[in-house]
Formats: sequence, C-alpha cells, structure tokens
Amino acid sequence: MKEVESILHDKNVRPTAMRLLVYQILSENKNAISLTDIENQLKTADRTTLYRTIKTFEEQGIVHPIEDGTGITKYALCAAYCNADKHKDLHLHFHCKVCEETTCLTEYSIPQISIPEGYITEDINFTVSGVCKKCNQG
Amino acid sequence: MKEVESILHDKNVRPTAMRLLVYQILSENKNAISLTDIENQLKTADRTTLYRTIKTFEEQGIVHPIEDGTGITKYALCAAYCNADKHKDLHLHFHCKVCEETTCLTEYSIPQISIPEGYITEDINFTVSGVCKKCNQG
DNA sequence: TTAGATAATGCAATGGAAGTGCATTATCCT
DNA sequence: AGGATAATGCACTTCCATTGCATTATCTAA
Repeated sequence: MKEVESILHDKNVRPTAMRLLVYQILSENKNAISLTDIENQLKTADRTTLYRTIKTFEEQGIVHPIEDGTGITKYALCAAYCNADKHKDLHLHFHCKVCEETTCLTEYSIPQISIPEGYITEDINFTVSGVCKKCNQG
Repeated sequence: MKEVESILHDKNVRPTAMRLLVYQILSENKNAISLTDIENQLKTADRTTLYRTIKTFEEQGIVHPIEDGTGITKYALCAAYCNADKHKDLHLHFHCKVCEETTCLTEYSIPQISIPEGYITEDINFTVSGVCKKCNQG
C-alpha cells in the first residue's frame, strides 16, 4: 500500500484513503471496469467521489478511458511511464460481446497511421469487438 | 428519391416515408450525426421511430455507428458494398474537440492488425480525436 | 382488390450514466 | 497547531438510450 501511495504522489495526486482504494480496485481487476463497477465494489463510497477520482486519475495519466462500443466508459490503469501530458501506452482493446468483458491487449500496440494534413492528434481509441478466447472455446 | 428507395429495398428494408427522410438527412450531412441531431432536423418524427430506424439501418449495413469518445453515438452512411453480414468499409474516424464534429476519413483505411490467437473479430472502431484542419487554422 | 398478417409508428414512461452546486470534512504546508 | 486548499458526500438535474403497448401503414397472396 505504501507503494501505491508513492505512485499517486509521483503523479501529483493526493493519496487519500478513497483514492488508494480506487487504485487498489483498478489494479486487482485484470479487465477494464466502469464507474458503476467500481461503485459496486466500494459500497461505502459516494458515486460522485468515485466519478471525480477517476476524472483526476485520467487527467494525471493514471488511468485511460476506453470506449468499447457499449456506450459505457471503462477504465484501466496506465503504464507507469504515462503522465498528465501524454498517454504513451497505446494499445488495442478488446470487447467480448459474449462475456461483455473489456480487456487491454497491452502486447498489441496501435499501428502507426497517417491522418490528413493539418489535423492534430491528441487521443487514439482502437477497439476491436467480437468473441474472446475464453468464450470462443466454451 | 426513387434511387434511395431501391437502395433500401436492396438491403431488405421497407422504404417507408420516414426511412427515406432519415436516409436523406444522413446523406446530406457530410459529418457523422447523432440520434438527437436527426431528431432536430426532423421535428415531425418521434424519437422512438428514429431510434428504431437507425437500429434497422445499422443491422442491415446501411449506417455504421461511431464511438467518438463523447459518449454519444454518431452515425454515418456505409459504403454501397456493405451489408447486414459485414461492414466492409473500414476507415478511420476523426473527432474534433473544438468544433465537436465527427467525420469519416474514408480515404484512410484501418491498418491490418493481428489479435491474439483464439479471438474472433466482429467490429473495429478506430477513432482519432484532436483538432481538425478547419479549427487548427482558425 | 381486398382481407389478413406483419411490420412500422407514436405516445408515454423508465432506466442509467454523467455531471453540477454547495456545505462539510480532511489534508497538507508552514 | 492553524489556516488555506482540496476532497468528499448529498441532493439534484440533465440527457441519451430503451421498452411496452396501442394504433396505423404496408405488403402479399388469394
């Protein structure tokens, strides 16, 4: 826990009890999770607090949001080397339509692309949906 | 208009007056638009009807949904050769954070990618957000 | 061409996620 | 320890997505 505290500190986020818990939950879930998921795993906390906690985490490069096509934003921890200025950990995301789990395919990075002259890239979201290995075998 | 009618017919969608109007609106907008946008441009129609019309269009490969990071799903017409089974017109999408417009970059196709063994790909969403040319120059 | 089956539409209402304002409480720094 | 600043919790609000049901339109087959 001491460790998490210093991670938050390094990213300029006050390590409050609530935030440590949210971080904990995010690190324990191997999948990307929604605000509601966090809320369900932390019954004591108010939804607004969680909402703002995630917002802060996002702004400071601690988590990245994932639009998986369900309309519900999911979140997952960023790599240690991400920061407020830039999310450097750009990888594919996969959403399974059967088990509804959304996972980071951290081993699969987003390919280099070109966009039209004059456009500025700030964020990239590359999500593949279909059936995951687990559900495909079942 | 006769033309649109046959397009719908070819995709197994009954060409009702309402649907022709929705198609018309989609084809007149060069950007991807939301359900609410359509609703505003067609005051006479009930939102539910538009909702189900878009749903039908989506299922039959007439429009494709775009998750641009705003949490509001946008829609744009598919290429003629898309159908209910497969959306073959896979291109990048760009969302401008300044003017909030979401556009299809039909000239920029989604690069070939590999996903883990055992996974099945059904849909792909590749959206870049930032600042578009128009806003960058302004 | 018309009857009957089937599909589309409109209305009313619900659910759920996202977001805001404000008062209270905790945290950090000196 | 004290005071500025930030975090939290509560009460709302807003907006998009979605459903059930009654009504109306459309298509097909006799």
